[in-house]
Amino acid sequence: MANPRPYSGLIERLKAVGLRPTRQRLALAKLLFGPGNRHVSAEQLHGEAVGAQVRVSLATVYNTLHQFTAVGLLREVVVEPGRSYFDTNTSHHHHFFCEEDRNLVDIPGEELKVEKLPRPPPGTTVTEVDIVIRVRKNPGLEG
Amino acid sequence: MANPRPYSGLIERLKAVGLRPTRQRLALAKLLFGPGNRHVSAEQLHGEAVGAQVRVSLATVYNTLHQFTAVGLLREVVVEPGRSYFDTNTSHHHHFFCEEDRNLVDIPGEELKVEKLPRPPPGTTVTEVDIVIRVRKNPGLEG
DNA sequence: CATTAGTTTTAGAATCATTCCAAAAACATG
DNA sequence: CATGTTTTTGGAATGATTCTAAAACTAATG
Repeated sequence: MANPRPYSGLIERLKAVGLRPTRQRLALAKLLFGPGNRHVSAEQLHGEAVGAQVRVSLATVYNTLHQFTAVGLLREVVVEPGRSYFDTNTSHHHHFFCEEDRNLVDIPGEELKVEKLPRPPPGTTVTEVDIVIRVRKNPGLEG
Repeated sequence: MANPRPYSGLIERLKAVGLRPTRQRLALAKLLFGPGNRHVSAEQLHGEAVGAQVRVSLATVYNTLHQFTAVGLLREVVVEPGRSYFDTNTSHHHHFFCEEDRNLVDIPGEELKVEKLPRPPPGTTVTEVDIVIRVRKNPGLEG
């Protein structure tokens, strides 16, 4: 029983947020919103698209990632200078990040709670709380 | 009573961490480690140095910031894609960040605590926990 | 189906922060 | 002051991202 509708839901999903379901947006959405959550960079996603025979320019990948982020389909994650990651998991959660292999791992919201948030600076309102737990690979145990 | 020793302590401080107290390192240290904590970008610090009649190249500012960070005199803060900030406060603490005006504000360690850290992914060890509380300026009250 | 208006995509140039490089300058030591 | 090492430097190189103006596409209309 292969899925008879390769874009099932995606067209609706795009329309619902006011984005035309163009060929490239659909293809990118399909790559992004498959099973499981993902953390991708623009360059990475572009590579996947090209690999999957989808003709799409890097500029469009950037545009699309930002549009998806703007409408809440994606969440941008900043953990390294110079590169942005986009997370398909838009629920409240945090991240482990390993600088050595640039690996991002979700931390389910419940596993980490903040005790009493401090009051934000006068004249401002909190929009988001981002927690990044940086990790290092343990010294190899080989041998 | 103007301070009779404009570089008091700084020379020692640099020597203590194994860095030669060169003219440019001293000048940058003086700008960085004056009273109060600071959050600066490389471009910014370079601008200040030039403004203060200190002849130093941007490349040296980058080198110096990284060297200072490596020896623990500074802490690098990543909150925006594309730009790095360096924090003169190296103690454990977190940040408020306003994207609108790119303003970073320290949150003293005590004012924010994390309840039960989740276990890091297998084979890794936690090196740091970075919390960024993003804020937005409240709608203006003028009028 | 042709026209038109608005949207999207695109290649390539431009930008921006940062890093790299190889040569020049500054230093430390003998 | 001769020598070997460390720093600094300007400018080129890099890498991610954004911009731009033109081409391709879409939707709506008559």
